Amino acid sequence: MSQHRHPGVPGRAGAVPALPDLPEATVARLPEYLRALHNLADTGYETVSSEGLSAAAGVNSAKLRKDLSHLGSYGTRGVGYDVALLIEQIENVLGLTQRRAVALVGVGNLGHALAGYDGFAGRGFRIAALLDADPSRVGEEINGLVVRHVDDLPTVAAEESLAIGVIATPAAAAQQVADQLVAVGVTSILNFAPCVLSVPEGVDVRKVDLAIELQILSFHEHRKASLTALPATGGSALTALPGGFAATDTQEAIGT
Amino acid sequence: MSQHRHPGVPGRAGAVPALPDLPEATVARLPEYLRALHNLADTGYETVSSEGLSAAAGVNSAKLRKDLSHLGSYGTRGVGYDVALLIEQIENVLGLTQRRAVALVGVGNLGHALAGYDGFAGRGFRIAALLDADPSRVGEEINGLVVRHVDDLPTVAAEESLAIGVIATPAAAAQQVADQLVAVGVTSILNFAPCVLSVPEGVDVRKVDLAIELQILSFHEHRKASLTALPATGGSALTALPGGFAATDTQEAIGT
DNA sequence: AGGCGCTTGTGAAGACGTGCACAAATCGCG
DNA sequence: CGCGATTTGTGCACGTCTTCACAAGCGCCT
Repeated sequence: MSQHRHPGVPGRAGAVPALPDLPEATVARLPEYLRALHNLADTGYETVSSEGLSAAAGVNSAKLRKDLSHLGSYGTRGVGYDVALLIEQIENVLGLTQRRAVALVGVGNLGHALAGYDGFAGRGFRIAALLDADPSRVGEEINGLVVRHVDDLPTVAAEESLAIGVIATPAAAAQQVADQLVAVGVTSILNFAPCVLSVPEGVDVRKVDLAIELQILSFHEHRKASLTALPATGGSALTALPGGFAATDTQEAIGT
Repeated sequence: MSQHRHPGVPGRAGAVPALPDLPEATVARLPEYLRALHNLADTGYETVSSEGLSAAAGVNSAKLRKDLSHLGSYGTRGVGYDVALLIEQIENVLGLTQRRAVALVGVGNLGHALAGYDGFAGRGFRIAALLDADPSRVGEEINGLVVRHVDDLPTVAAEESLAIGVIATPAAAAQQVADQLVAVGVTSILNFAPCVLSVPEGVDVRKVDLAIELQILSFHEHRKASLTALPATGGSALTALPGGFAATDTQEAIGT
């Protein structure tokens, strides 16, 4: 992500559609806000305060206000934010106005699950193609889509403009698939394979790894166990539970 | 995580097994190092330099050294790190020496895939139970395990000590399941449902959300498109590709 | 034994993210 | 019309994370 921005870049800045250059941490939270906003809209809310929205999204209210302030001033002091307007603005910034075509490579265990996931269509994405390297899987129909061979990628890419590639193959195949995706012009990859991908500059890769998440949890579990096993030396680590439950954030995410 | 550490806490410090109190960012990267180390070990490496390991894990070498220095000094200057020793130390810190029991709730599309995922057994975890609220799913056998009703959780927890709960239910059911998990003593939850969970203090929640990852990628895609549509005003955003490919990190995230 | 090249471990500086606390702005009511 | 209640937007301070650059340490070769 070597994206610099010169403080006072001259030229006709302002003619451009804003291009807000948001902090990465903010970008990572916007989808969460968006989901909370959709929930609120479905429940009939027309406006919402930063306090209310932040609670629904599980973050600090000051953080939420600062995040939203980066998109511009879409709130009204003393009132709150217009739900519909804010949804529109966030979708705008995230580029969800156009339905992006996703190519899913690897229709094994996980691939099947992803192909059946309705979160794709629900939020601005459309599975454009299912691909696999295993000839015995080619031709299979999943959720109305026929699995094609991964070597057909160029053909698929020619048929429609692929925006995002999802890799759900075994680790051994992932790098080769990534290369093929990059070769047909894909510049964003979501990698479910447990391995590091090498891609040229300008291509974004995000990784989702179940084992890593479990191991991080394991660490905290381990630490909690060590603490309770200890006599109460010093600070009250595990203080009495407060009356109400509080939404935790447990740092980002994924994220990284 | 409200974990303080008094600089010079007296008492019999040192009797305790170190309890390193690692930075969260470091913890999130350790599993990646661990995987890279296992790969190296399988390939016959006995030692590895920070440069080599960092390349395999897709991070900066200085970052890797600082991360490892938090665990103690397990490297040899002029030589590198002993692969086997480092694996042992990291597994130690992450608490992977004991095989932790995982309860998986929700055996729908995604739950099936997770139940069949071999990354569990591979790295210190064991699926102890499959649970679902749908009576028509109860009794089904997946991968050698029989699906039980989620209300049997207390019984399951009594049979063996559950360390981690994985929620793969629809969003509407997730909070209730989380409450049930917490009620039987689970203090670490991995949530695949697209919603925010409220849990008492002391319970860790990590979230994995496909739609969020896609939307983050969408943002970058959107931004790249805006940039290339622009004339070359100012900085060379998309510079010429360098000769070789470089491993990107794109933060974690999982977190990220 | 001594010197040389390589690699770790870390101090320091800077970038980034977070949260408090408050001024500015808006609405509703008397 | 003015006032108070409410809520946004943000300046500031603080903590965390990253990166550079280099001293300290280790092994090998002569």
